[in-house]
Amino acid sequence: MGTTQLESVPEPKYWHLKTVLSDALDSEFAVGEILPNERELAARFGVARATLRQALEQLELEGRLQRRRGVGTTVAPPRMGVAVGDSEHTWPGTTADTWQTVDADEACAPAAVARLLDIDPEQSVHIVRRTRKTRGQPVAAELLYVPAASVPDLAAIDAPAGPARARAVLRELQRLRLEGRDQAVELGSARADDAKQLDRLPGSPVLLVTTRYCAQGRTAAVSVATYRADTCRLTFGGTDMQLLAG
Amino acid sequence: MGTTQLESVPEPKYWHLKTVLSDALDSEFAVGEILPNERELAARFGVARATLRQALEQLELEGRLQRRRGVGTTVAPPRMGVAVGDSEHTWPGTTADTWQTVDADEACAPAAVARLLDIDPEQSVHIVRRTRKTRGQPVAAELLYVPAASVPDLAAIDAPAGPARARAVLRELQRLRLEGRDQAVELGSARADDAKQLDRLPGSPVLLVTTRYCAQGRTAAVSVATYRADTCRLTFGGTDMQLLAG
DNA sequence: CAGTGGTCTAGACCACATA
DNA sequence: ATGTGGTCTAGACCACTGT
Repeated sequence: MGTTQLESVPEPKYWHLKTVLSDALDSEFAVGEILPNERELAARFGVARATLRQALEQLELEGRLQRRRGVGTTVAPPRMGVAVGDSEHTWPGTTADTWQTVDADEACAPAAVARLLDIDPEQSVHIVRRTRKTRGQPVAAELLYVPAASVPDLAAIDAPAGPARARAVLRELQRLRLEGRDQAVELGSARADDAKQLDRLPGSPVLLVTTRYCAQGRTAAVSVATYRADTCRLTFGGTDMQLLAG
Repeated sequence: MGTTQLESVPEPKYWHLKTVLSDALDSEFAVGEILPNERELAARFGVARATLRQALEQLELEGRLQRRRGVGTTVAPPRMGVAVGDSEHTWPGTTADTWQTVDADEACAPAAVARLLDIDPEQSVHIVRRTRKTRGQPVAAELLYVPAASVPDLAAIDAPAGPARARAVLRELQRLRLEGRDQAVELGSARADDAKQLDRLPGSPVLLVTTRYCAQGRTAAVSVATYRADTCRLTFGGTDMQLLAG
């Protein structure tokens, strides 16, 4: 008897669930609206809560949902376009409108950063912390690594570690002529301290943007910026960003 | 009695597990080496398999591990640097070294793409499929959307839908003078068909790169490329990419 | 075939936010 | 105090890959 292949490729439940929920979000929910809680949704779809959660996690990863412990699950607004690759030739600190300097101190750079800076991993560098906000929401936390050699005129202790020191480092850095810049984007998970600044749980998916600033034929500074992957779409270059930056 | 705060912030098990495993990967394992299976690892650390899996998932997200069903979990090599934002002024198809044209047909573009192209969502466009390989490994799957208006000299059916048609569309596109380009990067999850091309499971985290090509004051084409987030670090611009592209 | 990772269940308890 | 999402368990079965 010719058995026709039924369900030869059974789709996982959570995958099917995800598409069902996704369609429902498009048609039946408004941005900001809160969904029924997980236990009720699981019951309504006849699956275990863990399975339902697997679907919700995917939708959150795609920026469709926002979940907050103790509060609930809400429909997320479309991702914000965040300019990252514009103004090819500016030092950090030049465009202060979106970035906010937090503080600075001196410590060793991580091995990967030391390699980019081409310095001894044991050597301590200036580390400037900054935060980026867009429309009131924190979107990125940045660590800017500046070797002492890049800011020779900075009196070592002319300001105590803190905001004043941070501004001094940025000011000195801007006296160099910027010769070029390159960037890389990769997926990461938020470290505990970054997570706190971004108002997310540790381990949340983030986009890591590594920027290398070149001057005097050397790498003068390296920045590692941690962007919330759920709420941000990083935009690069171009003359006219209106459409993508919406 | 002054109770000193012990464990006032109990770290989740999977988080602690992740750091332990991460350190072990650095010190005790070589790239490509296979780890003990999940059941044994869970037993060894005294946790449920689900908890162990949560730690492994994070490490895979960060590109430290590679897991394949039926095979096992192996230590992943460092991420590949994949140039995405170089050659600011080239049409797709010009640099054929890494991209491989698959085929083409005609269909409606997704709503988001139609908006970028500034065309009626019902209008059908050319869709060219391409694949990108680096060091033998598939790293990206691309859909290139080209409205008929951008390639007016293309005889509609001068080639049947397929590779020949794809090459014809690219050839015609390159006759236009490219005036600019902008790009955006965001996190997504692999659609079923992309997942197959990328040799991953559906839903795997991917980096979506949306490129808008401008010519004659209009958006002449839009490309949506799906990059494997686990194996790729996307690199942008700059004069000298050696260090970051390693 | 045996062994692997992937999916799913039905429960339990915890941390957090809010009223 | 209540209700939310986050963590964790101990099992089960499935899909896939190799031999």
